[in-house]
Amino acid sequence: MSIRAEQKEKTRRAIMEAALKQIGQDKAFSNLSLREVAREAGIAPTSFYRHFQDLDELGLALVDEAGLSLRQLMRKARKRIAENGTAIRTSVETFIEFLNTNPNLFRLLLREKAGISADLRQAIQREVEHFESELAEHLVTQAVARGHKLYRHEMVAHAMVTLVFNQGADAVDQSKTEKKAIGEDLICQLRMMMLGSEVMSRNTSMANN
Amino acid sequence: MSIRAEQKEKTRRAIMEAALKQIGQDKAFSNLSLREVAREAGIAPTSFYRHFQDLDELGLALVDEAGLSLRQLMRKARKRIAENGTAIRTSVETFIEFLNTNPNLFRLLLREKAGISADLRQAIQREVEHFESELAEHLVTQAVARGHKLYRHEMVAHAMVTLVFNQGADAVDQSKTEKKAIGEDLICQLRMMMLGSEVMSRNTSMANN
DNA sequence: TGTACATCAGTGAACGCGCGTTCACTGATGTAC
DNA sequence: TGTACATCAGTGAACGCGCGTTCACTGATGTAC
Repeated sequence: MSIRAEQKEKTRRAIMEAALKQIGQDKAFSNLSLREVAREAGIAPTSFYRHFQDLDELGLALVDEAGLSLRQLMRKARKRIAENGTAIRTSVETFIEFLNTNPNLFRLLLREKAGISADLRQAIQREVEHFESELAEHLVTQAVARGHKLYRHEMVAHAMVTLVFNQGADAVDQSKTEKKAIGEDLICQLRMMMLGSEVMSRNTSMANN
Repeated sequence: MSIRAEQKEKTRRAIMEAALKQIGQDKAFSNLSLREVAREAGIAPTSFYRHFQDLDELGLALVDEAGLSLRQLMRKARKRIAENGTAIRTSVETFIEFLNTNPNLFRLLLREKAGISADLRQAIQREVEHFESELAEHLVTQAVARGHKLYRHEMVAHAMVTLVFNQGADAVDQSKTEKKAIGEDLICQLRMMMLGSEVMSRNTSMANN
C-alpha cells in the first residue's frame, strides 16, 4: 500500500476508535458530534469528510466491523461445537468473548438496535438474524444427535438470542468473574428453553390452549 | 383545585404529552430539545422552567407515569390470575394491553433502559424489578397448584420479563393482529421456559455440567 | 362586597456556545516522461 | 535519476443556526381586611 493510502487508513481507524471511545463513555451514537469525534481523533473537523460523508456512514462502518468480528468468532465457535457438541455453552462463551474483546462494539449494537437511525437498526437486525439462524441450526443438529426433536426451533433460537443479548447488556459493565456468573445463568436459561421445546415437541397439545 | 393550579396542571400535562409525542416520532429522550418540547406544547421555552428544573426531571416524571400505569394494569392482572390461574397468558395479555394504551411510555422505558441517563435507567430498573418479582410469585403459586416445583424461579422470572420486554419492542409498531400473533409466540416461549424449569427441578443434575 | 396588595405562570429579548458544513488553501506524495 | 505536473488528505476561517439559560416584565388569579 502506498504511503498516502496507509496514512489515510490510519486516520480512518483513528476516527472509528474515537467514536467507539465516546460510545464507551455512555454516549448514544445519535448524540455523537462530528466535531467531538474529530477532536478525539486528533484531526480538524473538516478532515472527517475525507473519510465519511456524515456520521451515519461512520455508524454503518462500525456496525459492519461489529458484524465482521462477530462472524469471525462464530466461525471459531462452529468448529468447537462440531468437536464437542455443546452448542449452548460454546455459543454463550463465544459471546462473552466478544463482550470482553469489543465491549464498545457491543454497546453500539445494543443501543442502536432500538435506536433512531433506521439504516443502523436494519444493519444490526441483519447481523442478529445471521446469529439467530446459525444458532437455530446448531440447536437442531444437537437435539437430533441426542435423539430429540425441537418444537418451533426458529422461534426458540430467536428467544435465545434475545436472552443472550440482554444478559450481555447486564454483563458488559461487570468484572470478568461477574461476566462468568451471568454466563452460567444464561446457559441455564437457554437449557430451560431447549428442554421446554423438546418436551413440547413430544406433546404438542401443550403448545395450544 | 384553584383556577391557577388547574391551569398549571394542564400546562404540565401538555409538556409531558409533547415529550411523549416526540418519543413516538423516533426521537430518543436524550435527543429531545427543551425548545422543541416547549414549541410542541404551545408555550414559550422559558415557561418550561415553571414546571421542571430540566429535561432530566421531565424524564423521571414520565417514567413515574409509566410505572404507575404498569402497576395499575398489574393489579387488574393479579385478580384475573387468581380467578383463572393462567399466570403466563394473563401477564402477556396485560402487557400487550399496556402496549396498546401507552405505546410511547413503553418506547421510553425500552430505549432508556439501556440509555444515557443513570437516573432514568435506575428508575426504569426499579419498575422492571417490581414486575419481575410479581411475576415470579405468580409462577410459583401456579406451579405449586399444579403439583410442580420450579428450578430457580427468580431467574426464570427475570428471563421471562426480558423476553416480554423485547418482543414488546418488536410488537409496538405493529397492527393489533400482528401484536396478537407476537403475543401468542411469547406465551409459547414463556411456557417453554417454565416447562424447562419444572423438568430441571425434578432432575437437578441436568442443571449442572 | 369592594379594595389594595401579593403571588406566580407565562413571556420576549438577549446572551454566549458548539454545532455541521462550505470554501479556497497547502504541501506532501504519486505519476509521467 | 531528475523534473514538471497532478492528486488529494488535511487545514483554518467563516457562515448561519438552534440550543439552554438569565432576566426583568406582565397581568390574571388569589388573599387579607
